[in-house]
Amino acid sequence: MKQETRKEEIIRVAAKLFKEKGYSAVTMRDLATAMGIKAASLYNHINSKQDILNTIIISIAEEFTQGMKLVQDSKLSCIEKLKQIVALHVKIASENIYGMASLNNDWMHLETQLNYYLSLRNNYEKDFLSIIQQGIESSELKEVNPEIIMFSMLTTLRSLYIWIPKKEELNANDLANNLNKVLIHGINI
Amino acid sequence: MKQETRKEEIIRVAAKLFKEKGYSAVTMRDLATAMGIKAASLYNHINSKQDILNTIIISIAEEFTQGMKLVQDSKLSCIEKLKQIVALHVKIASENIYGMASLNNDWMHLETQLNYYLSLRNNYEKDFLSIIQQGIESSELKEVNPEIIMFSMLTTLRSLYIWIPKKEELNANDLANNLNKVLIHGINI
DNA sequence: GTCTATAGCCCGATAGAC
DNA sequence: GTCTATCGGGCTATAGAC
Repeated sequence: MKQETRKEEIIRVAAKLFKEKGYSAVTMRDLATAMGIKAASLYNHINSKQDILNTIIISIAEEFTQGMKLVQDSKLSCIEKLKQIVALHVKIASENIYGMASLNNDWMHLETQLNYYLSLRNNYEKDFLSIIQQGIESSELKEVNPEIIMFSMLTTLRSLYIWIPKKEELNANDLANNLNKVLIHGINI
Repeated sequence: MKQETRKEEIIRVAAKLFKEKGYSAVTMRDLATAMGIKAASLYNHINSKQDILNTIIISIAEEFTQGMKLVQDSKLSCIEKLKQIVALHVKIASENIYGMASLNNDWMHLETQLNYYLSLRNNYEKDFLSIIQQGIESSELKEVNPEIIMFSMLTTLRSLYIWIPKKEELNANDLANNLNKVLIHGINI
């Protein structure tokens, strides 16, 4: 296990603060206090507050893009692909509780990397929608508005970070299995 | 139709700006510019920036509380109650696109009203969960972790404000019907 | 690698003229 | 009801000592 660098520690602590109050409401003095140093000392390790946000958001967004590519290249059925996507979100959210909050809530405060982030997100949603559309065409899925299916699944999966910390007794496998039931098979008898 | 007061206009424009960048990143100068006046002039109509946030969030939260009370007092089956809740969220989100963003993302910036908001939200979730638990006991719903069911439904419904503006061709009834299919009956054949 | 001090700017809010 | 002017303070970031 690689030792965490001071820079990595700053980014980890920043992500936690960003989750609580949002990027704009967290000051460099807040972050420094949480680190036990003075604000000026942060700049020995990072270039700017904006750079911290970039690092948090882009790394996770690229992780999702990579995961989606693996799912697409597989020869699985549509429903199996959707289950893989559920597992991907559970895995990333479990490992990046704090970062997921920034990804969801603070992406609009990106500056130089905003367009890159938006292109990653748009492509992800396009690929997700395409899997659902293929499932409807092949009669694996019901004929419901595919965008509503994607919206419902994706908002649930994107919000996992809010909910995972409250349910520590569920491991990733149990959580993914329960979500598959609810999201794919419905809740009524 | 009652004429909109200047104060109501300020709150409406503020909610729109809060949706784009979040409460903390919107300045009174931003708001004034959007209103076509100077920042100092805002204070002839409102007491503080914080008061604007209070008004936006608490009014919607109380609307949800009131709607949930009506559902609970009804003698409907569990599934019919859930459909009523879906309709409630579609209705409120359609009428308060911008306010819903503040409710979801900026509630933690409430000051004097924070505890009141949290009590409304906690009671809402408790009531929601109770309906689901009764549905499982009466065998209307599958035996899946009831909190996962609630989490999935509620995150989807709370995020409607993101998605409704992109799908203007769907009216509230169609949207509620499609959501009922996806959330309650599942997506697979 | 952390500190003190501070530059340069922006913040919410108020006073008082019109 | 809107304006100009401004207060008192907080913001990100830098300079330079240790």
